[in-house]
Formats: sequence, C-alpha cells, structure tokens
Amino acid sequence: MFSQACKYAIRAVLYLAVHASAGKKVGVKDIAAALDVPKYFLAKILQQLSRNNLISSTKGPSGGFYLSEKNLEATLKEVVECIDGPDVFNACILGLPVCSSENPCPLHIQAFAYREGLHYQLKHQAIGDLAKRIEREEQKI
Amino acid sequence: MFSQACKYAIRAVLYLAVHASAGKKVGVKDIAAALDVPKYFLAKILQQLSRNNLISSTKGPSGGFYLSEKNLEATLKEVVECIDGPDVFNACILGLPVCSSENPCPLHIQAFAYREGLHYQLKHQAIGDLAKRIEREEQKI
DNA sequence: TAAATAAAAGATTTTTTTGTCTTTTATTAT
DNA sequence: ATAATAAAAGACAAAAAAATCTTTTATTTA
Repeated sequence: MFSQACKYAIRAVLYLAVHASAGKKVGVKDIAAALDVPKYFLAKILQQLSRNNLISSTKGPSGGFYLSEKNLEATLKEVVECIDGPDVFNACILGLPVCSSENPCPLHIQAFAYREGLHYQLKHQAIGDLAKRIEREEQKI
Repeated sequence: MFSQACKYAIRAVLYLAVHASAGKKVGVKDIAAALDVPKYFLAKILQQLSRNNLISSTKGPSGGFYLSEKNLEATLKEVVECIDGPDVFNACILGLPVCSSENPCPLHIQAFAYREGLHYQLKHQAIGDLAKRIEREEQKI
C-alpha cells in the first residue's frame, strides 16, 4: 500500500506531533534513533515534507523539526500524497488505466469499499487529534 | 498494496478463467497481448503459479495455459500469496514488527477494517465464480 | 521419427527504490 | 564576529523489483 518512504514519513510526523513543538525541536538523528529508521533516508523524507509545508524546521543550534499549529491541523492524507503521489487512493488496485464505479475492474467493488474507508479516516482526522489518541492509548509509533 | 507481478498474476488468472479451458489452452504471447503486459515477465509469473498448482499448462503444439476444474475452485488469495508472499494481508501498514489488535499501531484500526474486507472477499470467492460475474457484467480485465 | 511448437529454466539487463556520504547554507549561542 | 550546530542539497551506492533474452525440455502433429 504505502512505500517504505511513506511509512517512515507517517511515523516521523506522528512522532513529531507527540514529542516535539516549536519550543522543543527534535533533530533527524533523534527521530531516526527513536523510530529505528535509516537516518540519512529519513532526512531526505523530512526535507520533502518540509518543502511542502507539512512539517516545520529551523537550522543551527537548538534547531530541528517540529509541527506548527498549522501543521497539526493537516492530515495524514496530505503526508501520504506528498511522498507517494496524488494517486495512491485512486489508482486501480489491478493497475488498469481506466477503472471506476461506471467501468469497474473485477476487484473494484471490494477494493473501493475498503480503501475508501482508510482514505476517509486519513482525510478527516487532523494529525493533532491523532496524536492525542496515541498519547491517551499509549500506542507505539 | 500488490506488486506489479501480483497485479499481472491476478489479471492473467482471471483472463484464463474467462477465456481458456482444458480444451482451449492459451499461450503466454496471447495473454500478454490481451492484457497489454510484458510477455517475458508474465511468463515468469505464470511459471511460478504453475509450479504451485494454481494454473495448469502443457508444452508443445496446441499447448498453453488454462485452469483445471480444481484451479477454478481456488481463490485469488492463494494467487496473491503465491506471488507476494504469505504476509500481504497481515503485515502492519506502517511496517512495525509488532502490530495487532492488542498492540495496535496508530493506523491499525483504520487499516485493519480496510484490508480485512478485501482479504475476506479474496479468500471466500472461488476464481470460477468471479469469472462468471466478469462475463455477466462484461468487465474489462 | 522428425519438425514444429510452446512452456520451463537460466542468465542478464534495466529501472526503481532504498539507503549512504559529503558539501553547502542558515541559525544560534558564545 | 566566530565557532558550533543542524538542516538542505547534491552526488553516489546498494538492493530490490521489473523486464528481457537465450537455451533447454516436453509434447504434439504430420
């Protein structure tokens, strides 16, 4: 479903939502260590998210990554599409160029019902709210 | 979700279910042309399915691939797991080593419902029955 | 039995994804 | 101002996935 890069992106964003803030920025090194993820690869991913204003950063001493109030209002759908492209939730599960409710592939109904559910959740839940649940239920990231 | 190879596999199997039979075998070349899929790559995939008794084949003139009665009773779950491995429907969507209902990752609930639905369909619908629906509704493969 | 055919198997290449390292630029604290 | 720090950017390497080509083996029909 998601590329490796995208999985790292989601986890990093959620990690920042829970553990960082404008007053407590976190460096790549720390995030990579906490998530057990390749450092340099993660750096690239964070840069891409930063360029697209999904996460915030400052250089220099006491610099690092964090989520602004605005960032916390974004959704994981935006994060996913930033890394894996805009078609993740629309592309035909069998790779057919045309596949829709009018012109469905043999798996369209099955795939659509359930993928649309995930899509809906990622689209309507703010990252900040997700983070609150993670803290409340003490979920691992 | 599925690898390219797996998408080709599903489509090829459904194609065979609809267009081939023990008395009317179809060669790789024809399948590849009909599905617009790389010929040699598809050949490899069909070999793997054949080795695992999910499709049938005979060599030589008037040889080719087809689905036996037994093959038609199998499911796409078996096809998918044959190509993409046994963990496709169980692996954590974020790639976490441990992720279950007891110890859920932040997306477990959302992802589980989505994937389990698809899993259920692919597991309980015989390929032969799927083929009937494809013919009835004239779906593209 | 021989020629033709088509899958099986093996080897190789190309492309994409993932991962690493180095240099540059911006920021901050001294 | 200067040194230290950390992200940004660029170049590169390794691994995996996708795709191609060649040789071998089995089967059938003439």
